[in-house]
Amino acid sequence: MLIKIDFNSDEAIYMQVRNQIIYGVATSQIREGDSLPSVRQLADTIGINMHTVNKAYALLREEGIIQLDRRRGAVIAIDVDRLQALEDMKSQLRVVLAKGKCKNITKEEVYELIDEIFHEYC
Amino acid sequence: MLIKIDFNSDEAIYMQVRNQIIYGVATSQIREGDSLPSVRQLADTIGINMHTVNKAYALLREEGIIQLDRRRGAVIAIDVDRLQALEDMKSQLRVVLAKGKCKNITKEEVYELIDEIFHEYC
DNA sequence: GCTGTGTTATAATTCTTGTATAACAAATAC
DNA sequence: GTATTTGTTATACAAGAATTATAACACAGC
Repeated sequence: MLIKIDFNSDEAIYMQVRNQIIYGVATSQIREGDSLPSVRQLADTIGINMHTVNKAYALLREEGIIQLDRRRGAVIAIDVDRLQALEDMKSQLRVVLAKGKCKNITKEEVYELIDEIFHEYC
Repeated sequence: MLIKIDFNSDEAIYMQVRNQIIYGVATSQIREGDSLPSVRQLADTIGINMHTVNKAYALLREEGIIQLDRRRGAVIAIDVDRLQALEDMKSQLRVVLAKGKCKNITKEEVYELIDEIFHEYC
């Protein structure tokens, strides 16, 4: 799984790493039980500092996406707290949809976008 | 329209202001043509610096939500660039839904959340 | 013993955020 | 006219976040 960083983005590097790993899991490029590269290895591959990767991994652990183990490194291990996940998603959607509402984007158009994105999860 | 800032939030103040104004437009608490308080006035009301409000307003202008006019101040004026708006929303949704997918949230559950949020737009 | 894990500590640098003053040009109110 | 109110811009400063850089630690595997 390839991770590509846009250094001109206004999004923090560790956030880009985090997002791409989550997207990788969602699209089944990485699966439960798979190992991620070690913090040093991934940092080296991308060309960033170890601590930046460590921050991304720490966030992913906090979000219940991976487990960190001194033996096996970082392993995909989803901790499904549905209520929390739904609540998180709702507050995030509220911001995204509000702007869409301002731009006269209808519920049906949002549905369509959702369908398109879910189609990416093969 | 009341704007409330959580100073303990990890979300930047200018972002909270921006989000609440967008939510206000989405929920018709403010409408096209309405004036927002001046940067100084709003800053004074909230108890923050003028420049922080200015940053929120500048962002809202860049996003095509308001127009800034020396005569009338900040006025709600939606510039509907549908293609841009849909594209923006899609890339934001991609991040939000990916995490949901990791947590086994189904498309139908997302639909339900969308419905609930659109219900807030009376 | 050596290497590779995550983890922690410390420091320096750069960027962002927020505050504080100040001034400017254009429009409005009187 | 004068005074006030707009957004706008410039500058400086402080605080915090993000990133880099070194270094060391504890644990597991070989």
